[in-house]
Amino acid sequence: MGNKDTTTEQAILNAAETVFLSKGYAAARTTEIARMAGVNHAMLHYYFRTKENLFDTVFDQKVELFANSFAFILEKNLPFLKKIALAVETHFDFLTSNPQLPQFVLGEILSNPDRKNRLIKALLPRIGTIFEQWEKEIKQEIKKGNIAKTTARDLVLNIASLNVFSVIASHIFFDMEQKKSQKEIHQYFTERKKNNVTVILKNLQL
Amino acid sequence: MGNKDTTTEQAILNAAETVFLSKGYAAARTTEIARMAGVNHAMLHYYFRTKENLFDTVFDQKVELFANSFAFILEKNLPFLKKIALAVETHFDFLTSNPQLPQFVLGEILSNPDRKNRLIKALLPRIGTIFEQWEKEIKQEIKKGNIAKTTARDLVLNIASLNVFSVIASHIFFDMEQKKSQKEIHQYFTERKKNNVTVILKNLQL
DNA sequence: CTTTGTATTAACAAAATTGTTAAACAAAAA
DNA sequence: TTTTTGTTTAACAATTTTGTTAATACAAAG
Repeated sequence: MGNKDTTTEQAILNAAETVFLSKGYAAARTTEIARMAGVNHAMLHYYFRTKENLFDTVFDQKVELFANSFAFILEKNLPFLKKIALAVETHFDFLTSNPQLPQFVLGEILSNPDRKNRLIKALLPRIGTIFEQWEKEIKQEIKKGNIAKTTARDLVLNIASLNVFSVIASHIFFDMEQKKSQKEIHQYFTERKKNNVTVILKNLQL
Repeated sequence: MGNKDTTTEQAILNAAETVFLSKGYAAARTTEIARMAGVNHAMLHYYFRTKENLFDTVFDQKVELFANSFAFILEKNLPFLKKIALAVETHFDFLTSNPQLPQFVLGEILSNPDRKNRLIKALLPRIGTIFEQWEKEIKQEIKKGNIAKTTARDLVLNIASLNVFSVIASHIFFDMEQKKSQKEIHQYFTERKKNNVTVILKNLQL
């Protein structure tokens, strides 16, 4: 055979990603995925055996992406507050580029303990590292009298709260697919991004 | 007929609420609901005709509850900042008393445009009123030089972000049903509530 | 005590959904 | 060319899930 524009397996994966991300596992239909991929639905079972298998392939990748977005990088050679501001913005931009991600991941762990554990497993090492790194810097800055008293956990949770909810709320206020609302959406995101940075920085002020 | 401890219809509704809230519409099974209610599963169709009908009964009630939680009440006869602090706390307490609510409501609107519209329809009048009321007071306070420049929308979104995400995150970090983690959960909520109030107030400081 | 309407049950039907298989097919290897 | 290997298809099977119905019980009204 060789390589078509996209291989059958890849076409199925792409379609699966689209369908699972927009409907979630339980509401997704394997036949719809196959139809969208333009292949006989037996192929789906040929390559992935079960719906759950196919889902896990997508889910694990998305969990990885989601968890990784919380591994905020603190740029060296920047004043502390600039670092934080940059981290907030980077995280915000990532989420707006992947607007379905939070609802998808958080929705799937709702009832399924196994998926929840997979998220935790992906999340803990990242957050753990962040907490340790930040905690050190934060304590120094507090001691130097540069910022108000806080903890790495609260700071990370605050950033996550503001950024994640900003994209979730956008789904309520706008029709994300609609071409004509793109301008409004863009403006909303611009304003929210600015707001979130401000809130985080102000909270660190003495 | 007579009235048992709970009528059949009510037993079904109670079970439906439990199952739908924990699994969502698509993953829920009508037979499971019937079993949990302790009735023959034909009764479910007898009283509610379809799964969707039953779901809508639950969903609409929960949407009402969720939407209403954003109709923050500003207590008269309190300084502005005290009002805001109280609103944040009240909202936070409501959410921790209904910890499954946000994920349930937000999860269900993910793919279903009709449900999304029902949420918006419930949300708009509340939020609209709030925006108007708050906007006035906020403008006054800004003019008086009491608070920093902001908008009602940003303020409401910030409160919603911090509070909603606090309960969503609790599902990741803790096993909410587990008896033994109750103490940790309580402490987490106490800390988060305090943090959220602080963040909101600090952001209003000049 | 008969009638009437509602509630309940078990068994069944219909539909939807996932998963399987045997046979056809195509490409590469021998 | 023939064989072999992996891919694809259509048809089918199995299961799950929702929904229906006919028979029955049962209480209240007349």
